[in-house]
Amino acid sequence: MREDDSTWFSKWEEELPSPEELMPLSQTLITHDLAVAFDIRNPNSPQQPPPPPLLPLQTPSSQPNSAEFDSAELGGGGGATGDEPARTLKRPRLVWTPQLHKRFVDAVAHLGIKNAVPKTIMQLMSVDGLTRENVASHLQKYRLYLKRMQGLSSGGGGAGGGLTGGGDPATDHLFASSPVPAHFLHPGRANSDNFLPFVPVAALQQHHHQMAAAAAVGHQQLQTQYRQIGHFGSQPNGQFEHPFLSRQSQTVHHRIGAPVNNPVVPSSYVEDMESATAANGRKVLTLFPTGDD
DNA sequence: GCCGGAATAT
DNA sequence: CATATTCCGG
Repeated sequence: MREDDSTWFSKWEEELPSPEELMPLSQTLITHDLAVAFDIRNPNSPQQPPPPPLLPLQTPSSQPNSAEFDSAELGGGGGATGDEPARTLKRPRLVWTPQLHKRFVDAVAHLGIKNAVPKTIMQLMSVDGLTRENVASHLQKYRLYLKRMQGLSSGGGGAGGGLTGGGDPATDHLFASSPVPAHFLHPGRANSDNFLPFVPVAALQQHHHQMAAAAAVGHQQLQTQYRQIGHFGSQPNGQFEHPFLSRQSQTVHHRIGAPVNNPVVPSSYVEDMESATAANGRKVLTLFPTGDD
């Protein structure tokens, strides 16, 4: 399904720089839809809408090479401009991208199973727009995954390796892409590395969040864009994000018919993860809020 | 009432 | 199948 035609980006380019949409990143990150829904797209309205639901998640591209972008469904050529009232505001489905998941895992890892509860995780992740529900749901699945793995690979410890021991089918998908800390698999077991010295959960402040998140993630290759998979039908209106940061792409697409290299990504997410667990290089526990991946 | 966790729904 | 939403204890 990643077979994007080349049409999309043509269109994309055209619709891309929407002045109005681009600008209002002044302070409140409000999604286009939200704004529309609130009918507050008129510069005349001095009124500042409450910043409740915003969903600027960080969904970096898989690789620096492959340029992919959000599939923002415009008005379908019809009314790009808002029209869909859709009073019923709904957040777009959260797309647990490998990166996001990694943050999740990191958070859980550094929290310890005990403290790894949705709220805490959510806070630690510092991903704005992330809700407790999101995390809870994901956590649920994650636990399931862990459980599964425990039973299957006992000593194998699919953790470190990218490919989990037992040769897990696609079942792991996303999960397999993140290094699972061993301690997870067996709570009361080998404690080769059960160190959780700090976990200053006390830092549960919710003060500098979006900024922190942005900063943390925005360190590396932050491509603030998330794409909503073409699931038309479900969502009355396409939800886009707004470029709350410079969305500069590499502009590497030379698909003018020069298939030099660049094997089109098979599809889906790439399972690229560099294991820093090098031979002699001792892997430093990845700090939690690192946008490293 | 809030929160966490599983169950259920989309 | 992946998330979301609902339901049920604490």
